[in-house]
Amino acid sequence: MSTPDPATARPPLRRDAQRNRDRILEAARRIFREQGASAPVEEIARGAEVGMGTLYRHFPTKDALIDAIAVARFAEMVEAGEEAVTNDNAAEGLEGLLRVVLEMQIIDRGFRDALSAVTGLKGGEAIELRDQLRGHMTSLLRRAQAAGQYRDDLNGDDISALIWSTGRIVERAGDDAERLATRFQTVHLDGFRTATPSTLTA
Amino acid sequence: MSTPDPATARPPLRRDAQRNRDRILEAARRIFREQGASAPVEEIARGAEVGMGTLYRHFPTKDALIDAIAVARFAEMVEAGEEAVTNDNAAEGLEGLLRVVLEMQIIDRGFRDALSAVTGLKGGEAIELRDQLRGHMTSLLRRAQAAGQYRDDLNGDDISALIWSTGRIVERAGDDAERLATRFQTVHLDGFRTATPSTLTA
DNA sequence: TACCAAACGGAGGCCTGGCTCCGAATAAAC
DNA sequence: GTTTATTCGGAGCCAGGCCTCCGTTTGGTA
Repeated sequence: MSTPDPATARPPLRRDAQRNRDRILEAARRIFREQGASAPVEEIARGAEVGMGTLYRHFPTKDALIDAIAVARFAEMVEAGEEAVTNDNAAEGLEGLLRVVLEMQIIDRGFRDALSAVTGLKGGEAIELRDQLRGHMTSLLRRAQAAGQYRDDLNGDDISALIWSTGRIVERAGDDAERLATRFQTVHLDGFRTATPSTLTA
Repeated sequence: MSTPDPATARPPLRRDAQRNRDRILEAARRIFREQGASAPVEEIARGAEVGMGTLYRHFPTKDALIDAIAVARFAEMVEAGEEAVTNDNAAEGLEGLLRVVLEMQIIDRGFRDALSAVTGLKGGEAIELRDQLRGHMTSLLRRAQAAGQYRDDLNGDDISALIWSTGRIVERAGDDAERLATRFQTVHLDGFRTATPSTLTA
């Protein structure tokens, strides 16, 4: 995997090309973090002190650039997920992991957007990692249910819904997103714990 | 209020103008319901079989048109709110009301967008109605807390957050929005009921 | 019927944002 | 130092969407 496949291997980049590629990634990281995935591409080119043509030669499309940036963040989350599953207390592990993801959604608008993107990024590396993360969460959920910590009628979709909605809360909150989103997530997780689900369920 | 104020009173619309105004409103209702507030104005003009100029003479801005449509829906919701507050069981009243609002968010994309609009519609009539609705909900919440049905650390913002996030769930769900959003709302409301809030709250 | 204020309609202005094209500049090989 | 393939850069193209301008049409009235 890290061994260059001679069929795919490309000649090393020219020095200026490599330098520009790095500057583009650096600028994209910063600008997507601050402004989200809707930041204009031109802003990134300017931030990298590079022309549009240069940017588009390195990344053929805006989505490709977003994906390239998102991968690093998603990899961090997967790592956190791998650690979380080692927790003997499954509910604790899951809730800690959800907190890490929430924290990142607050810090990094680009991550929030990438995490929430239903469409786009199709077939990207980031999607694969996101699914791995989901896998870890689902496995924790199942264990928590088996241990009687969470009600039985929950599944992976309920976790996804929680993450998604928490992201939207952050989006709306501006300042004290931290407080509001944490509060929201906590209340919802209390709903997960309810021993006897509400009879109002349709 | 219904008596025409001579200072504000306008001469009655010419017959063609009145007809076109009605057609615009009708088309806008349909198209906003189906496509949401982001539907292009041109689509509405076409649907009403009217030129852009005509549309903009009747409604000076897209937001004004959205507001005009939203008012009717919001009024319905306020009415539902007035009925809900008569319920002796406050929690039941609130949850029924939330269900009505959710139902409307599923049926009408335009309503969902208007309800969720943080900015825009500034000073519009719709905003006033939305705040009335919030008032009813807050009063129900307080009563439910006094009756020991809901935990004490909740306030109107928690209701707003729930409505907002439910809307976002609907947005993402496509088909079976009904099922997913209902489920989500139910779980969250179970969190409202929790007697002893989670110790994981930061 | 003849007049004219009111209303009509849609082409076009303007802006934003993704993406492309191609002459100029330059790193690397000889 | 010359050559050449690679890379650079940014003006400009295109699409979508809000809104305006103004020549044309029409409803109401004398």
